[in-house]
Amino acid sequence: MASDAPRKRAPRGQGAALRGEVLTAAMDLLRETSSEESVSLRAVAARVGVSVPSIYLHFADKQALLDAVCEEVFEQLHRALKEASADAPDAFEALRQQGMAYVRFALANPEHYRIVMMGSPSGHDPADEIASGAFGHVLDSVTACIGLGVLEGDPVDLALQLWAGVHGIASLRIAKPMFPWPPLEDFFDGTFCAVGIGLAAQTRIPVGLGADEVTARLNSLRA
Amino acid sequence: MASDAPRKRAPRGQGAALRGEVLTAAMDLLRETSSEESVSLRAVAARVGVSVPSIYLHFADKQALLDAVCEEVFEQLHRALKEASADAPDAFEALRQQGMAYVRFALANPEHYRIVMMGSPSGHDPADEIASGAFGHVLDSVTACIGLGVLEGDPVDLALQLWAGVHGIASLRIAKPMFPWPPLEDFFDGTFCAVGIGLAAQTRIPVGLGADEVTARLNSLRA
DNA sequence: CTCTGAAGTGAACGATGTTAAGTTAGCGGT
DNA sequence: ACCGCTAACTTAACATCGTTCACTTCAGAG
Repeated sequence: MASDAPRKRAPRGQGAALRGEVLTAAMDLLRETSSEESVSLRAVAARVGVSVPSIYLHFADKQALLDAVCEEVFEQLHRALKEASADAPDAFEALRQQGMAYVRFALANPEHYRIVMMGSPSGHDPADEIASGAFGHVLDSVTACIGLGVLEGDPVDLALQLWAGVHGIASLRIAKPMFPWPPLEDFFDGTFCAVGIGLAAQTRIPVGLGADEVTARLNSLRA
Repeated sequence: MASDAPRKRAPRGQGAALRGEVLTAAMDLLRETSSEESVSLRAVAARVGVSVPSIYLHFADKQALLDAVCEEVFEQLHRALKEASADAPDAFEALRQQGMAYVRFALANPEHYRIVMMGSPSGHDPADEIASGAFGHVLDSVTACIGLGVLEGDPVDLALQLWAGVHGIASLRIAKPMFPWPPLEDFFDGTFCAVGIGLAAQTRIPVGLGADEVTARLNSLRA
């Protein structure tokens, strides 16, 4: 599959065409191998049929290329989250559907998700912008839920908690796939409802309560 | 800081002494730089005052060295989780203290946590064993909670949900530290109580309920 | 003192990201 | 038709990395 096509030079004004070819080659490579480190500049260059330094004509370094790849792919998440909240009958359902779309996307694009959301925080600003975008969706839906009266409290805090929840599901399943995970949708819905209910309850179990009291309080919630 | 001490050769039976020196050098380097990639074999060897291939006398490859480092550090997590559940007055409190100890450990050792819990799942068995150990603690405490009557259901499922929850908090704060995170302990306790309450409630919000019905159900839970 | 085997080295290989300097060729101008 | 400019690309090299192989050194039993 290592194409030996030498690729014709682009015409005069079309130098930017190479950028697209490099980008799609890198995207394909990352999708095929699902491994960041096997997306080497040499592998990308070979697939495009071009020499390695040509990549530097359009991307500052390897990180910039990977960022561009992830940005492209996360565009799908952006769309999925928008659709999910658009199609939902109410704000709570919107939140649920967004959460589901989020974990589905993460598990469908595990290596992309890993690069953007589970990588070292050192510099690497574009990843943070992508993350901010995703967080923004959650924040909007949480705000809508507060407006609807189904949630109460600081929207940013609530959104961070929900985001941490869905991210926990997604990232742990990506990193530890051999654990006995239940089917994704059911597992997500269970956690989502639990967190939703728990956040709506707007109360905490104080420390130092006796075991009996804790049990009694929690039992009183049972359906 | 690149030690130029040539290090004396170990006496006859003490070849294994080098293993320890390499291990602590790697641990120090990882802690100091908080960056996996700057722990190169050459840097480790230089710090010990030994040549690079000597490392291979005691570690199969770089991954094995990093695994050993993480295993060593995660021993602290093991102890912290054991203490947390030992000191707690009841099973629910044990679970809470374990969760708190877990996120505290993760944020105190971010790069170690990243390597073990947020890395690519490819091979790398030792990381999975470490993860299994941590999961085992959660599972034990969940089982105790079920025995105490404060939780109900499949212990493995419940433990996975709780684990995903604490991992979500820890890993997202590690990967995206510039988000407006509230103070750790308070944030954790909020999420923990929410999840605890939600799981104890043992019910789900069905899809297709109207917004009013959802609001009414959740409102009925408020303190 | 010798000689053996444990303890450690030197030099090299192939792969990687990155840079500097050079080459090729599309295309408007004459 | 042919210049010549410059956009588009290449060749060659560098530094660094993990890893391997053949080689050396030296502590200490005999």
